[in-house]
Amino acid sequence: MGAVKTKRMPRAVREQQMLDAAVRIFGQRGYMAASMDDIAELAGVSKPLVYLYLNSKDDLFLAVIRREAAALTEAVRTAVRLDQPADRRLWDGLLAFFTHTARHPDAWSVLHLHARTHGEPFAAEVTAMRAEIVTFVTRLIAVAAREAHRNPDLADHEVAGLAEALVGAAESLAAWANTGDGVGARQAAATLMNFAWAGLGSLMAGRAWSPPAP
Amino acid sequence: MGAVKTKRMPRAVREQQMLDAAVRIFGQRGYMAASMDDIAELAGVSKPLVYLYLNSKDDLFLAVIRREAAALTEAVRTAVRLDQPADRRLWDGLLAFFTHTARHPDAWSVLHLHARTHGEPFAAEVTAMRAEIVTFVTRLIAVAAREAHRNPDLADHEVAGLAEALVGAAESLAAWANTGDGVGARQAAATLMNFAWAGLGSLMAGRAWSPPAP
Amino acid sequence: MGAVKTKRMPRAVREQQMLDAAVRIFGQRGYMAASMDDIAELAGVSKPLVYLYLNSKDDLFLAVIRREAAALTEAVRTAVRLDQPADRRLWDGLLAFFTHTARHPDAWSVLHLHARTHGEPFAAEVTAMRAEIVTFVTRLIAVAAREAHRNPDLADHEVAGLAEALVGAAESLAAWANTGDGVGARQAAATLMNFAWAGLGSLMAGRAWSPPAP
Amino acid sequence: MGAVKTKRMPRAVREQQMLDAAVRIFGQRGYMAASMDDIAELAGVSKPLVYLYLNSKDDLFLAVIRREAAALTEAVRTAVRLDQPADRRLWDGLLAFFTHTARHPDAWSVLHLHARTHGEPFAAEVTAMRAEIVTFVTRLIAVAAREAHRNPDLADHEVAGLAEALVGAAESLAAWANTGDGVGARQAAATLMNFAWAGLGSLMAGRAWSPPAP
DNA sequence: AATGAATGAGTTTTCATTCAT
DNA sequence: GATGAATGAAAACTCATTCAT
Repeated sequence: MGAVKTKRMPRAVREQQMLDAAVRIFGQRGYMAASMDDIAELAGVSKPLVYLYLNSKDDLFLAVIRREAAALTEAVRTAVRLDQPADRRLWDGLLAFFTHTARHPDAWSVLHLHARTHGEPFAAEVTAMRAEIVTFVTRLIAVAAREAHRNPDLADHEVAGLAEALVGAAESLAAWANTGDGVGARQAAATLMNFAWAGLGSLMAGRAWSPPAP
Repeated sequence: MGAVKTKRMPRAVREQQMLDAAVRIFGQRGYMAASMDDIAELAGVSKPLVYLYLNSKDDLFLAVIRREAAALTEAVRTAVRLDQPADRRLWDGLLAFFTHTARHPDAWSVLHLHARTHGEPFAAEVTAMRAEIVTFVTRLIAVAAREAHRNPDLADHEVAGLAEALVGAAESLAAWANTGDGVGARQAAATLMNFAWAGLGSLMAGRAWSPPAP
Repeated sequence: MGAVKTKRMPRAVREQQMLDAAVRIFGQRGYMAASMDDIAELAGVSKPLVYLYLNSKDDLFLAVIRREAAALTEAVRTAVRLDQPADRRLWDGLLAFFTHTARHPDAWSVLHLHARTHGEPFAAEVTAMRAEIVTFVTRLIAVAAREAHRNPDLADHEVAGLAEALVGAAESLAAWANTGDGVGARQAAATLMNFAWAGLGSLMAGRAWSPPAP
Repeated sequence: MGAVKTKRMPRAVREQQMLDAAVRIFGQRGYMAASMDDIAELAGVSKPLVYLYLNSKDDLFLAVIRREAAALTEAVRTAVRLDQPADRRLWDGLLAFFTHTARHPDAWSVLHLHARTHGEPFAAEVTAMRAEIVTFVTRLIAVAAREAHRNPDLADHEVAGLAEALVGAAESLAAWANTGDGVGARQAAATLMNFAWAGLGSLMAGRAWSPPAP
């Protein structure tokens, strides 16, 4: 299953092989349960080489997180075209997100589950990625609100709340979308688009639900 | 912080102390990184006693999951009073959920992060709890729809979709509600109530967003 | 399986129950693999009581060895009647030996396997029992030689050699006799009687095989 | 006494050192009482290396049994020269057996005591070795009977009985031969040769001892 | 560019044994 | 006469990490 054992590859290539192996092992077993032995074996190299190129288990984990976080944001970014209306941009982004996470489940495991589970140098990396996405979504919603309803005066924190909930739901639904029984990326994206639009509509209509006194 | 080292306690008491300690250690470090040594020390007992009462690390983890899952569902259940209108019941449930997770962050970590991350005997327990909550929310929403809009003919799967997204968002937001900078349980609950009400409104109005052709 | 849990037995009775349990556990698992927990449970008492009556694992093991060694030699001794001719006495002794070991396989395991396997306070006890039996057999053979062949001038060390080999073979054959497929005590005893008689015959006839020069 | 701590040996060499150490520790203490720590220390390496090369305590024990069983049968096999008469061959085999067991008492302990005491994967290995030796002896005796007495019509099962008892006695006498007080391999072998010859003689003469009615 | 050899420190788990009642 | 509560010490096994080549 591991990369074919080819000798004397240039460093850059070997490093990617190691990261590939690490994504799989970390994603499937988690940080603690993953062993450097297994990663080296799956990568088709000896353990000292892994250490030579990637220094330590922590550094390797961090490298994996960074590579996969970049890949995910990149996938979303390139899916969104500026010349499209805001709702279409949000749709394209969501679809790209669910498609990417479905195609790279181990990477998504690492980012969503294991990196956050494992304390500080790592969680921060994912938090940054998440913040980037939340900001992106927040802006899209604001723009969409203006385009669709010609009503620009939504309170920032209300939009932010919607974005936060939307992203949170998306994260939760990524797993659900992958269950294999016909859910899939498109359906997950459609579900979320409807919620986004519904949330937006009620926000603009002032139909908010008001909590009872404490 | 560890329990005061008191000698010769009855078994039932000691067991709870051990579970308390285990929740903290498991919640903060995860299953793999948690060591039985640390749990025993925090509980103020020797390791053999932990094994005598709780058998193994796996059994201990399971006991923790069960106790905390029961506590969480219990907290939600007792917060909801049957003599209230459905929207109030949903609000009370959400508030109880966010309050409980905020008050027991380690327990929430165990349930939401670590138990699901750690494979089969454990994940199933949480899945069961989640299913119970999703069912509960689904019913509430259906009732609320009838009460508020006198329109009983919403498709079941649409309501279920709303409930699923709502619970998913709630799970993600539990962490966000705890960030300490003024978010809090009430605000998280309010955000989600609006989400729910908006979704309900657009669902009933048939204002769904339709995805572009693939 | 263990003794029925009856309360407040006189000490002597309880002690025998403990020894009974210990024989089974030691015999089936060996000294090291046997746990005081298991013995106490099988005996139907609490562990502290075992310690109160028998002091320590070592002492318990020793007590078992002594009781069972005594039982075995006693069985052989009472089977042999002084008013019989020597060959009959040897036969009766062998038969008693094989019958007893077949009826008490755990006890025989303890004596033959585990006690010898486990170093000094224990091995000595069995060595003593064995010496007693070898002496007994040696005398019988000498007497039998005189009776049967009227030739008293056999070298002591030759008779001793025969006895040693005979007892050794008996020990080896005790296991073989218990294989269940029709071997049984009588057949083992018969096989050995023949060897004893054959050895005796050749000894007396001077038909010894002489080894080549080293 | 432990192997001198030399660094960076090729794997094959280290493995033999580990097996050497294991033979000593297992032989003197038995399987359960032997600790991997002690074996590693005696071998002059760290415990992880023992596990790296030999996997587990069970595997190590099995490797020891196999190596020593092979060594013992090999010693007997090479001692026996086909151009010799059968009685000489039997003598040479017995002598080799007692010499080898005397020279490698720990190995003999492992094979005779501990391996058989310790249940199934292990006992089978020794049973196989024993069967090989019994067959070998059976054949030798049959040939010897023909050569020495020109009487080929001995019942197979009688010869087999003689062989069985002979090997059983040999096993028991291996310990006795090592007591140091002048017994030694030659004397043990001589005793058994006489036994064999006597048995053979009485077998051929039909001088069996007949047991009394039950 | 790459690896076979090696280990310190830690993990879960078990056990004989005692104390207080 | 009897036990529930408790532990020190050690066992098997694993792992991230380095050294010498």
